[in-house]
Amino acid sequence: MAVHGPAMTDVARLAGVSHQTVSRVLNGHPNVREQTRLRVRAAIAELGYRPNGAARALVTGRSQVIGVVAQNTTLYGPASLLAALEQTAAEEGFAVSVGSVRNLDHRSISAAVERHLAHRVAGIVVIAPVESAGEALERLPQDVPLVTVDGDPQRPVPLVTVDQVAGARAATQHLLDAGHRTVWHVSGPSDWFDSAGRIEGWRAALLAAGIDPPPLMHGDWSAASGYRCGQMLARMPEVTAIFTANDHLALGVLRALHEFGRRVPTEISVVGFDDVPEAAYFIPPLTTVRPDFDAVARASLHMLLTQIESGIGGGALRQTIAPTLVARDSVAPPRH
Amino acid sequence: MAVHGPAMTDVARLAGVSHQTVSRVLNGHPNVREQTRLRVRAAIAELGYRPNGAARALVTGRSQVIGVVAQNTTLYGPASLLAALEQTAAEEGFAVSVGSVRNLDHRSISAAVERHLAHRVAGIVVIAPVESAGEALERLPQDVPLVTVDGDPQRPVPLVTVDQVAGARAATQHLLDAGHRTVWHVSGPSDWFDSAGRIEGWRAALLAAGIDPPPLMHGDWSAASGYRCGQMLARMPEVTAIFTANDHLALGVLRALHEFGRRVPTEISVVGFDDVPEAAYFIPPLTTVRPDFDAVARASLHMLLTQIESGIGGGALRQTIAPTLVARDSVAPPRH
DNA sequence: GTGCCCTATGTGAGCGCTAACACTACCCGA
DNA sequence: TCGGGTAGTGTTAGCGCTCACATAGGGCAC
Repeated sequence: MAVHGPAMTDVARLAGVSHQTVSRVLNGHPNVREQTRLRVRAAIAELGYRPNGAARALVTGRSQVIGVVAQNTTLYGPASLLAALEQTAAEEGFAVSVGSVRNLDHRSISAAVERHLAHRVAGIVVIAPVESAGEALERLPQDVPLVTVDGDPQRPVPLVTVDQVAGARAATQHLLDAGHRTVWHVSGPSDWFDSAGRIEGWRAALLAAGIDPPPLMHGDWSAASGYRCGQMLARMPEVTAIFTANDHLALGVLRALHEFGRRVPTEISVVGFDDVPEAAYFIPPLTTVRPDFDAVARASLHMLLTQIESGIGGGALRQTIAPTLVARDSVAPPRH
Repeated sequence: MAVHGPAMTDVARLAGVSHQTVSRVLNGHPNVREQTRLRVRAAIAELGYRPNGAARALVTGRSQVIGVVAQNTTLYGPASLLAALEQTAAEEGFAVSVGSVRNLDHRSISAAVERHLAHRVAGIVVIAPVESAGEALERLPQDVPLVTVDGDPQRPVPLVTVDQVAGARAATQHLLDAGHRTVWHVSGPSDWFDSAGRIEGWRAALLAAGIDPPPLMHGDWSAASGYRCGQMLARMPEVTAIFTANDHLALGVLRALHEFGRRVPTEISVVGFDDVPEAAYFIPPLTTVRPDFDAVARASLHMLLTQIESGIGGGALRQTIAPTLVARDSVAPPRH
């Protein structure tokens, strides 16, 4: 169907050089006379020549493509990460191939990775925030450049991650600093490392202040589960401060509190996590923790490129990006 | 670095056949004895053989990859579309390569398409909701299977789109049915076709009811702009019903109304568009219009595959997916 | 001038696969 | 008995590129 475009030999013929010289120009090889280079460039432009990535990939054994394995790219975090990754990769001359996956279990991840390997991607980024993903990664071929994002801190796999613990500690501390006696926590799904880290940070901040952490409320990232937890918290008069594991949970909590007539922040303060673009327009505007997705993307891509260029095992194995607290109107001192 | 895995000839040797027979097994060619097929399969499994997509792409002139060009994959609509597209493509054995783009102008789109073409993608899906994208598409190579999503209904390019007009008409009609005299509209950015379609539907519903449409409020999809428009609308006592071009605008409007003490839905009714997962947890739960992103993805991929398989020009050129109204609590009859 | 290195370029092989065709059995009807 | 299909398999030739090497022409030291 598609008429095949010009190949390197066509360019070479037009420029009056060998195909190899064209290749050299294309790959920025130094030993080419300036005049020749210009002639080749002109021929390329004239013919509208476009190098064939497949042929290059065949001979070099690797394409200029990075595979990304992610679960739910509709969620704000993963979507932002994916977008940032794609931007950064494009700047480095790499394309990004997504392989999203319904479940982050061993089989699904392996399958997604296999699909990427079939296309001979240069490297793989796995957004693997879940326990079960970890084991899949250990069984993967050892010779493929691979970086995990938000993965298991315990595993010996290159990892870039948002400092969940620090973020959660900051959020909790912010509430304590406002004068609250204790802080309740609505968590994300228990198998996510993000959840675990945020729980840990919350707990650490309380313990550091000599406070015994109150019972944990389990959510699943969704506003719906935040709402359910909020309905319980709203009926407990002793609750004055809530830290939720993400902004959508916070939205659900806010809605429940509103229904029960508990005013935010005068009666109850709330802090979220993620800083979704709408967080500033919740009722009231939500104080939250903002992870730097761009920085995570840059760091993980950089780590991957290091592996690609200098062999597996080169470069850092672990990098942590600190999030920042964004103070808005959902926090106030408790009434006495 | 990466040790090259086994090639087709290795499998062939182990199975005691020629590489061509292996190829036939891999591609489901009929004329292979069942026994041979099993032997080859066993050899493939034993060696952990994985076909080399680059080699195949080189010889067939096309890889099993579909390129997607999109602008802001962080927005809910595009993100959902991308995810659905990826799912559907995976089921058909295609990988998806994203090429996101900062601006949807001529140059950026062309560049993104070029990048995809360099990798010899089988086809391209352009999520091109913006005016300026249209011209870029016309200058593209004619021999590449291409489908646009949410693009310009005027252009002679294969197009799958959500029926924005019908959705907006339904939303507006829903408010009129509740007894409102008129409906105000907060629109999206004026260069998006989605915006244009939603404005058109809103206007059509009003005109059909013999109502002169009130002035349009221009937003930009963000909650922030919804908030600004909401601040104006909140001060106008005659406003009793608002239809916003998406849910985030609605969130901003709700917040503004809340600040001005205008109650929703008792004083003012609000309807959004998109049905983001959190919409049910706004204060109050938002009545909105839900586009079927999965259906859009399926339709566009199907259209693309038809082109790929049966040549450009085969199959339908235009498909429209009807959205559905989701009624929640943000609509009530006006007070008299 | 001879030998040597350095730069600029060309030549040939081959990456792993598919497409086209060649070939071998074997079966069937005339 | 033989031509001619048909199923199953092998052989060969590239796809467009990069890599390793070969080659040619200077410049420079001796």
